[in-house]
Amino acid sequence: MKNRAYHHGDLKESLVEAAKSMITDDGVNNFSLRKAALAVGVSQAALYRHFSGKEQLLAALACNCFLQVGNELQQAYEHAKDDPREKLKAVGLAYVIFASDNPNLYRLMFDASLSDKQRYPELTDARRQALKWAAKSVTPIAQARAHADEKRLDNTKFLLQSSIHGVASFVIEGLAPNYKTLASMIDALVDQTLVSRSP
Amino acid sequence: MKNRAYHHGDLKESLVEAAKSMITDDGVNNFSLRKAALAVGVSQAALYRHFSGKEQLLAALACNCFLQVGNELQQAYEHAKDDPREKLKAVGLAYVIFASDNPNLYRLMFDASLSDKQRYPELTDARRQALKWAAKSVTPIAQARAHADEKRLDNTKFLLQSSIHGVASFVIEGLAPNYKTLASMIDALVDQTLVSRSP
DNA sequence: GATGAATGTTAACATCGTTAACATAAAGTT
DNA sequence: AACTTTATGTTAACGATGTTAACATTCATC
Repeated sequence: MKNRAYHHGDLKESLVEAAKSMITDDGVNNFSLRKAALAVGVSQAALYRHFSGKEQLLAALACNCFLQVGNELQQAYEHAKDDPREKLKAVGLAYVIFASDNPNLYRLMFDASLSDKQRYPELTDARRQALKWAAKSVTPIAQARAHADEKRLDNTKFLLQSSIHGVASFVIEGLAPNYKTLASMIDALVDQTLVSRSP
Repeated sequence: MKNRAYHHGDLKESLVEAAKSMITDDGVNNFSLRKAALAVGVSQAALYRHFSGKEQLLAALACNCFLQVGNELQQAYEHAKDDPREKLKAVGLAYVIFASDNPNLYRLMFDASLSDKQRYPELTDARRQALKWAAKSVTPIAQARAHADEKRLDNTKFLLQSSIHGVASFVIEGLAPNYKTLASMIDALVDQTLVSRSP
């Protein structure tokens, strides 16, 4: 049996989880490496054996969050009825619900708390994996409009996805009007704004 | 003539401008009060005569930025052809151009740690003033869909505005596909996504 | 068991936001 | 003009933070 008094055993993941909990509660601005180390029961300098610095720890946390979001979007996608508009509604709702439930994590993931995203390719990759489901849910709607124009398809998919992202962003900033439920808001977004009828 | 060796004369505004320049270049994470004080040629503690702390200085800067954005949106609105869709395209483009030209300021303005309404009511006000033009440009399009349903009008306006916001956010995060110009992207957004045809 | 790599600790450093105590300029009062 | 008050700026310090260097302990491998 290992002596866990000195060697922690799973410090890297523990630090990420501690940071996740702390940032969920208090935001990234009130997060500090020292508090995280204290929470995990380790000295201030221990984390430098696993991360090159604060930014890389935050990047790892963002990866973790994108993994979570990816799973939630996937579940929403797969559990929705087999109808393009229903899929889009389900995924969009899951997206906004995550933001609404975890605004501080959402900001970490998309805001530039980690300035040089180019320096963290695994972060870019995790994001792409997560947004894959958003892309999937948006594709049939976009295809209906792009008419086999490959370039235009990409553009339309981008516009649909960023619309959902913007709604989530405004919701957590308190800029949304009072909807009865987030679901009714997403329904309206999809039915009245994103899914245009044929001209 | 005033002795400007001791009394600066316009320290408050100078600090905001210095912060604006520094954050524009290096982002809010690399900004420090001490560097700002140095840049303005004043001691570290001088700014506490004008701001209660760092947050309030950043809030004042965000106000300044919202003022700028408001002016740019207004100009775009007023210079556009007198057609709802053209107005919307012009304002949306101005919105995205500002974000694209000043990503670090854009993030500061919409970062929730500063949008704490209770603590900075003047910031909420500045934002509303700025977004007034976005709301204005969006209203006719939304009206065409809401059919005099007041509640639905607010909702539609919100969805249209947040779509533009989301596009701007994704653009500065490098998530947009390659458009020839931002203008062509906004044109596509408005023509293909936001302005739905009659069913 | 010896040895090197991995992992953790302690102590220090520079920077930062903030405050207290003090200094000077400007404005108001007589 | 002299005095007082208010506004504004300085110096010096405090505690917190990210980071690094030097040292200690455990693990893995021969």
